[in-house]
Amino acid sequence: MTADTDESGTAPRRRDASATREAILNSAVEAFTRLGYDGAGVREVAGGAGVTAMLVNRYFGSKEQLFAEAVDRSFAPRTVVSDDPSELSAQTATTLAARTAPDANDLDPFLLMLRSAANPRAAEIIRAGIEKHVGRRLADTLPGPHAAPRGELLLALIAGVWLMRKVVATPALSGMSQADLTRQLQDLIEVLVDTPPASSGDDDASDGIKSL
Amino acid sequence: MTADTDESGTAPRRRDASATREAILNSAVEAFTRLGYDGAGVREVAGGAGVTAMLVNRYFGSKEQLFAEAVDRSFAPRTVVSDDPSELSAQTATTLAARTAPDANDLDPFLLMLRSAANPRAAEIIRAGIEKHVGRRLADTLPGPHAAPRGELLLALIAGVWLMRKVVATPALSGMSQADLTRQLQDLIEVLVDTPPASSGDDDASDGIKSL
DNA sequence: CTGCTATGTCTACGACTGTAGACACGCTGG
DNA sequence: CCAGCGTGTCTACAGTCGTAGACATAGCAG
Repeated sequence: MTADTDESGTAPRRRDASATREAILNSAVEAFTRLGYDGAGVREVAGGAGVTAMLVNRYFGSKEQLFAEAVDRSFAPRTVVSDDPSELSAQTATTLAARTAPDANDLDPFLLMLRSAANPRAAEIIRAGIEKHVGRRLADTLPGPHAAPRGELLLALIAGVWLMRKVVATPALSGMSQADLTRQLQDLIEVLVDTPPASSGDDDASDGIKSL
Repeated sequence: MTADTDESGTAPRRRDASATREAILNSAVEAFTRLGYDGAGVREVAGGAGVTAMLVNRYFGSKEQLFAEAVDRSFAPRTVVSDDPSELSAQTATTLAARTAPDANDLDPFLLMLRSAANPRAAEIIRAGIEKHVGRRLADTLPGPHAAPRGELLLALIAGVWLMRKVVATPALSGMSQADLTRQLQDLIEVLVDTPPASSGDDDASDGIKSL
């Protein structure tokens, strides 16, 4: 009851380097996802981890390097889409509709991307993170030719839904019933998953590049 | 060849209030589209118009009000999608693929939105602009029920393509041939335009969670 | 117990931001 | 001609940003 300075509950930060580093990184993911790269200051990240701003730079070198590790952390563990092509459209549609629901507020890598991509340096880091974690796996999962661009088109659709539902918060899409949204999304994603009857099998006279 | 201070070509800014205001607004659209709301400073906008920063605030009150007018200007004249439902998918797909080509660099409202939406105040202004200019018209153009959410889903798809192709610049999608992209997009948009076999289609005016 | 080193904090700096008030100047009405 | 007013600029001020160097302290080795 006195001015006992130690905080009740958890640990008063028992000088553990790896634990502190972990706390900073978790706080960074949360702050960058919520505020974006430009909007989240190092003092904000540090405060979320219960340390001072300088310690952040001491552990991560700079804000940019911290962001790179946060992007890696945010994208790595997530299975953005199912690995099973047969259930990919249903699973992706359901998950996306659920996670973008008005009440849910997860820490999603798409949110981190959308709110940070305005900064060119951050955009480059994000692009590298996508290529490293989801790009290749998604291209391997999608059947048929042109898997890589089709996979990125799927990412574009997902990102757009996140943007309109949770960032810009357009009313009709935000208020869309989860079941209706799931159905619509599944119809859309199936177009991307099922190899379309692309007349591009014959080489048209487009700009030469057969695009692998 | 003398030190004639007046810039060649255009006018040496002949103290015309409306023309100056117009120059500031044009510079603001350009700067906000290129750098985003947080990234573009009033000094940058002012410099682009050949005036000082204070004049910007004199004409527009604050950076936020300037941004609101820039959003209005950026969204107003554009016909985001065709008004003709029968040609909507083809026209939208072609236009989107062309304007997001690697070499083209237009001032597109979607770019302005993507790079500014991280800021919550800017996001709200953008949402209002979308509702005012494109939302209603798009809902009127799309046939069938649930036109408003389907229209915003189309906007989400368009925004996602802009994001991945031009902001994050994912390589496979950025390098996708224009013809292939147009085809893929048209297939996708047609799913949104053609009234899907929505099993929940009977009831109207159900904002509630009625379905399922 | 004593001292050393890793761990964390404090103070501060230079740059940049949006914005306010005072000042200067060009154009137009007499 | 010249006075006035609208148009544009200058200086400045709080505030925040990322970051650097000096300082303090906790926890373990001896």
